[in-house]
Amino acid sequence: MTDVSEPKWRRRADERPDEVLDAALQLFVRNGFAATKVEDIARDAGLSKGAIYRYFSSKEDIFESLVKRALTPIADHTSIVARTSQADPAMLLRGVLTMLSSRLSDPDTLALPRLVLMEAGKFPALAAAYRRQVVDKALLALETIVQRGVDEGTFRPVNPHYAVRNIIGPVLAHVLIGEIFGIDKEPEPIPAAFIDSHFDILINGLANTGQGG
Amino acid sequence: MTDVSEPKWRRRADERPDEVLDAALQLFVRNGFAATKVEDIARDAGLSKGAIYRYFSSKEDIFESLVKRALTPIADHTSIVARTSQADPAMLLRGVLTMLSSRLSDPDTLALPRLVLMEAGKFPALAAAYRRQVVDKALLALETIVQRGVDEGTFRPVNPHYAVRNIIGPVLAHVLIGEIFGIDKEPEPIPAAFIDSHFDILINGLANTGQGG
Amino acid sequence: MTDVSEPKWRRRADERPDEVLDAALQLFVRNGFAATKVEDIARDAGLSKGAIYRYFSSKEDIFESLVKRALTPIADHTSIVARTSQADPAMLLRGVLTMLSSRLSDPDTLALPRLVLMEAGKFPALAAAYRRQVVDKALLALETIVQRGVDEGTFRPVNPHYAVRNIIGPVLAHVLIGEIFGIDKEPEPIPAAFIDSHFDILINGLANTGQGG
Amino acid sequence: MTDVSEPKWRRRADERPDEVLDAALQLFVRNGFAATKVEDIARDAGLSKGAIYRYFSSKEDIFESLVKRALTPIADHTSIVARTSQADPAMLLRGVLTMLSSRLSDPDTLALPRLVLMEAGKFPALAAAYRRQVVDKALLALETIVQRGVDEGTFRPVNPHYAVRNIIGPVLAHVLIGEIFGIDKEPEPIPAAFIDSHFDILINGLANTGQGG
DNA sequence: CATGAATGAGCATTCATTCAT
DNA sequence: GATGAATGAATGCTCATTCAT
Repeated sequence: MTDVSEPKWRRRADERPDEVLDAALQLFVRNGFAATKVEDIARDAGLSKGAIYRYFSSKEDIFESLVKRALTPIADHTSIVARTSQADPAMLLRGVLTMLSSRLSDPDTLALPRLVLMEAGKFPALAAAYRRQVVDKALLALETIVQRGVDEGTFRPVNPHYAVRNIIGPVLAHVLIGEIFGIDKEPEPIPAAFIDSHFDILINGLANTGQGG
Repeated sequence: MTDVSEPKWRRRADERPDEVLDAALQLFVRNGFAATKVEDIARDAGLSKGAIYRYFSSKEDIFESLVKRALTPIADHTSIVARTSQADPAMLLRGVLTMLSSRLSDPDTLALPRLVLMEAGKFPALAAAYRRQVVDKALLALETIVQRGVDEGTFRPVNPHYAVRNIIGPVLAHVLIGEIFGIDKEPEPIPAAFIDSHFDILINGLANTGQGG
Repeated sequence: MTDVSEPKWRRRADERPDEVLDAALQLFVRNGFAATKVEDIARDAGLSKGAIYRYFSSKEDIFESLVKRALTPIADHTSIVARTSQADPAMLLRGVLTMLSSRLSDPDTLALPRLVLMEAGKFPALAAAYRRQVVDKALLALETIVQRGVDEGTFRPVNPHYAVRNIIGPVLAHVLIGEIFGIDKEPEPIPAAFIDSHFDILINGLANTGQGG
Repeated sequence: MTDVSEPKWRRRADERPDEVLDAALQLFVRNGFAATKVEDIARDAGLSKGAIYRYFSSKEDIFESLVKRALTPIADHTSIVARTSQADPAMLLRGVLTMLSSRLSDPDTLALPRLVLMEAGKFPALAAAYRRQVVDKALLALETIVQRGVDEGTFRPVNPHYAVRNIIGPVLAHVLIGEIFGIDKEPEPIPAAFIDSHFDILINGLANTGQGG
């Protein structure tokens, strides 16, 4: 993970913080914030305990930086919608599910939301920030897609705000059941058959067939 | 791993152990296991720090007892199925959703699953036990219902194992979005309109209308 | 110092704080606040590191309590003046010098003023409190005595505010020269010959002989 | 104990070491030795942390060099006496008081004695050296002046060793009261009125008027 | 039995000192 | 030489657990 052949340290103050955050994220997720020792983070990041404090002022600062780092690159809701405004809503949802499925199959991607979830009680402000800048934006983008489907008549007149929960919920449930409650097992990718099944049920539930509902 | 022969989490007819567990659960959920002090549990339970150790051998023992206490009263899968084997699967699902909705609106009911979720990394054996004895049984019961709908022709030939995620997922998503990421706010009951919406989409998605997806 | 024959601990929570303060005072004076380890205070006070924190919330709290403990029993200026308002001012000063001499010969009495002096830079508020409640009161009492001497014609019309420095200054100088700069040596009591000499010069300097000045 | 053969506190013709000592003195006085960080000294001296160690082997070395630097320029007792052996002892004392008053009004002059005082417990050898080479010489010079006054009949037959405490003590007391206990306030110069008052009382106390105490 | 004083291992954080660059 | 990243010993403080009373 860390190249050992090099001299004891290089002038790479700019890469260190990210390495620390990577190590911290893994440990925080595995053991929780309180049970993670700064020294362990340091060891996993390949530096000494004291060096951590050159980059972060405290263990809490590491946690906050972790969340902030995840907040920055989040695509804006409007940009998502712009990219998708022409496509068929059903196909868009299909794409969203596939993307969700692959993202959530990746333990590294899953790690931060899990961490925020785990420590929400201790860091409500950070959890709120995460919710606002990540969760709400994603939900809003999905709502917009559903709304367009309704407007175009492809979908029945469902409440888009609620309907997004039918889109992401089954995937979330699958992940929670399979990974969080079975955390000791190697994470398995989400099977395509499940995504097919979910999409099938979902799209039948949403589709405007001229009779249902 | 899990000693079933001796219910040590209830070794006295006393009320004390249960009061300790109740207090501990609240604190564990609010602050996490590591950040909860035994002294705080004692205070909230109305006894002295030392007295805790008369009932529990360690803080971990409190956590384990907490999970084990929740494991006992879970109805067996077969009993659920027996109770429900005559009813219309769609109506059964409607009932399940209503029940889920009210149970998950109750912070006290939600507390233990949240705790297990939060501390799964630290207590994988307990998380696995919880999953096996609670989660898997509930899922299996739902699967059975769906399977019966398929068998009876009410539902399209979906995969029941996956379909259960479409049943509970949206409710789970609603709770996660609303409560866990907004932990500082007073928990709001799950609105009936959402359950209606979810059931509407779900049942349309499952229903065998003669045309399918 | 601490009776070792007794059981490991007794229920004497009320005596502990004073023992801790006594130990802390010695160490603070010898090594300074920053260089004194809480563990050393604990050892000298005959208890464990952790037990310190049952009585004091931090090392700073120990310091503050030390100063506050010294502030309480300080005799009020008015009470001093009342007790002395009838006596001959010269004899009163003689008495003050004798008292000062014996008090300042006692390392335990000297310890706190020295500590406050040493740490005044780090704890200006405490130093100010000490000054207000101890130093200023003592100075004012002396001023009152001098003023009375002037009023009664025994002393020449000196400025009492300044004159008090001629009273305490030489004793202070003696102590500073002898003890603070020779801290490693056993402290010697202030010799009576010095007090005699000082009083002789002082009283001749103050006396209204009808010619001097 | 004190290596006199090699002035290591000035091992370079450079200005650097002196700048380091100047910066260190300010910080040591303000915060104490233990609470002063080498990095702060470096910043205030305008060089890097590592560079400090080119001039000084440790933080203690800086402290020692500080004291030693102050020891060198002290005029010898004999030279002082030589310079003053012809003048009137009373006038000499007046001059000494004026000089003392202006020197002690200067925070920079006061800094080192205060530092030695503060850290005497931690550096007894240095405090002793300071006492021997600075304090004792000054006291001896004063004693010689007083002795001459006694020999010439201007002063009463006081003990010169003790009498010096009557000379410097009041000024010391004034400074201690005003500056050390009021360290947060801007230092005020010693008022001439106080020096006048002190000299008036002192000289009346010493003067041989033909009647004595 | 209950209490809470006491313990001491454990951890976050600091900072003098070193040394690769 | 100079720099400042890195180290790691040191230390304040916490808290699960024990046990004298």
